[in-house]
Amino acid sequence: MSILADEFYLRADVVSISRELLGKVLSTRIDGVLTRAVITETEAYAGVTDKASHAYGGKRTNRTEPMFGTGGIAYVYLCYGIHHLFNVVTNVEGTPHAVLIRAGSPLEGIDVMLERRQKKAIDEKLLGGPGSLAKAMGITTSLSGASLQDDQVWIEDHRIDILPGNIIVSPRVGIDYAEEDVLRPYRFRARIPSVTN
DNA sequence: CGAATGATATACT
DNA sequence: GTATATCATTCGA
Repeated sequence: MSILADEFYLRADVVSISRELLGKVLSTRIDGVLTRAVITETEAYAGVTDKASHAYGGKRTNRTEPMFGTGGIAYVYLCYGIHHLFNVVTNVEGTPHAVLIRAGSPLEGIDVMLERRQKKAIDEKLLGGPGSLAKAMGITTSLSGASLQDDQVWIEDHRIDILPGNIIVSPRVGIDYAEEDVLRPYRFRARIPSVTN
């Protein structure tokens, strides 16, 4: 088991990073409480050339500022006034690429996740969407800009192998405003969320 | 299927 | 400074 280093995030190909994050373990420590989940779904957002990205055309605002920072930090924002969405910033400073973590499979701190989600039992909805995942793991906008080498949120490699045949590639969802970029095959799902310790 | 719900961007005064 | 439209969604009917 090892923590993904800055070099992992600093690479240029956000689509490859997005695919490689499948099977990695997202960990958070919020108020001293540890939770872990295996990442099973991601989406790539390719910066200034991608109409689905908040940073399309180099639009730089207070909210999107972390995306323009160096690879290896978090970008969290509030969507629909209700949901916190967690992204990993990639590429070098000034190139606003990011990977949205869309779904996971619970690994550690499950009782805490259930409590945060007000649920009694694990089901596919516990971490089954970007808003749900962030809520279960205690992620809020206050983590936006935080380093993934810090002790609040980080990603580990548990050597969980996702075979290429078990990766489903498809267009992204919820971005109908993105015109021709709607169809970019930037969504990656692991068919079998292997959760064996 | 449709309401919920609030920060944020943008366009005004 | 104030107004208004817009969301990288979820949940319950």
